[in-house]
Amino acid sequence: MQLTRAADYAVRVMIHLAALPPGTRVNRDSLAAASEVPTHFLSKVLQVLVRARLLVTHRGPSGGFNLAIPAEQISVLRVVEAVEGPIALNVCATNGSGCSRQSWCPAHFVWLEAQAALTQVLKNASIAKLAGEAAVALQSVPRQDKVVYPWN
Amino acid sequence: MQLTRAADYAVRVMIHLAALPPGTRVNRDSLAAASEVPTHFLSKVLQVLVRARLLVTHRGPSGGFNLAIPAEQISVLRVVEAVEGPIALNVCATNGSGCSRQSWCPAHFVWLEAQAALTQVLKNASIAKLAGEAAVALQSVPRQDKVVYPWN
DNA sequence: ACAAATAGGATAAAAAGAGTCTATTTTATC
DNA sequence: GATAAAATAGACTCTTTTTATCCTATTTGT
Repeated sequence: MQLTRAADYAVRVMIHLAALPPGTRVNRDSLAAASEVPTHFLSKVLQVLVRARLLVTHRGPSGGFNLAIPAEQISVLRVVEAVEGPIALNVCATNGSGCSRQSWCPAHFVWLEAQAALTQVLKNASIAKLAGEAAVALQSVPRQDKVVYPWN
Repeated sequence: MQLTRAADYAVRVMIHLAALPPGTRVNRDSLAAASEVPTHFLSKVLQVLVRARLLVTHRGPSGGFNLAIPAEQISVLRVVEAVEGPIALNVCATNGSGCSRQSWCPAHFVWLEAQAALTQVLKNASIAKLAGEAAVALQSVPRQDKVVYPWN
C-alpha cells in the first residue's frame, strides 16, 4: 500500500522542473542532486517520463530534460501512473478480469470508492501548483543548479 | 500501491462473520471456503486478527473464530491496518522520521491529503454495513457453512 | 575529433508477497 | 483418561517486485 520510490522520485523531478522558468533544460545529475535521488536510478525514471511524453530529452553537450507540456496541465496522478501504471487498490479493482467474486463481493465497492477518493486528490493536484509552493519554501535556498535556459 | 492479499482476505472473513447471527463461531476451513482463501494462508491472517482483538478464538472440537466486538464498531480501515500496519502512501507520510525533505517538500502534503482521503473512506465503511449488502447479494445462495451457534 | 550527455541492456541484492507444511498445544466429548 | 478436532507457531519455499548499479552504445554541440 505504498508508492514506489520511482514514483516519488518522478514527482520530485517534475516539481523541480516546473519551478524553473518554462522550458528550462536540466541534466540528469543536476536533477538527481536537486531531488536527492541516486543518479543511475533516476536515469530509468526519466526514461519512463520521456516515453510517457511528460518530459522532452536532449542528448549531447548541454543536453538534459525539460517539461514536454505546461506544468499546469500535469497532475500528480498522471506522473504517478506514468511510472506505476494505473492505480488499483486491489486486484478486484482492476479494469481487467479481477477476481471471481467481483460481481457480488460486498467489499468490492469500498475498494472502488477508496480508490476514487485517492485518485481524485492526486488528479486535482497539479505539478504547477506544487511547484509554486516549492518556490516559496526554497526562497531561503539561493543555490542554483547547473541549468540551461531556453533563451541561451 | 496495492492492498496485500492478506488484508483483502481479512476483510472478506470479517464481513462473512458479520453476516451471521452475532457470536456465531466458524472454523478456519469453513471461513476459507466461504471467503475463497487458501486454508493455511488464512490461518496466518486469522491469527493476526485475533492478536488485534478483532476476533476471538476457541480451540478444540467445535472450536473456531467469532467477532470479538459488534460489527457495527469495526471499520474496514481497522481491519486493513490490523493486517498491514498503519497506512502510509509514502515513506515521507509516516509518523516516524520519514525523509530528510519532509519539512519543505511540496509533494509531502499531497501524499498526506491523498492518504487522508483514502483512509476516510475505509474508516466510514463499517463491516456491519457491508455484511448487510452481502446478505442481500447472497439470498440466492442457500448453502450453509458448518457453524456453531452461540446458543448451542 | 572530442567531450558531454542520454539510452538502454545486463546484472544483482534485497525485500516483500503469497503460500505450504508440520509439529505442538488446547479442549470438548466419549 | 483416550481420542479427535481444532487452533498456534514457526520454519520453509518460491516468485515477483523493488531498487538499484554498471557498462556500452548512441547523439550531438562546439
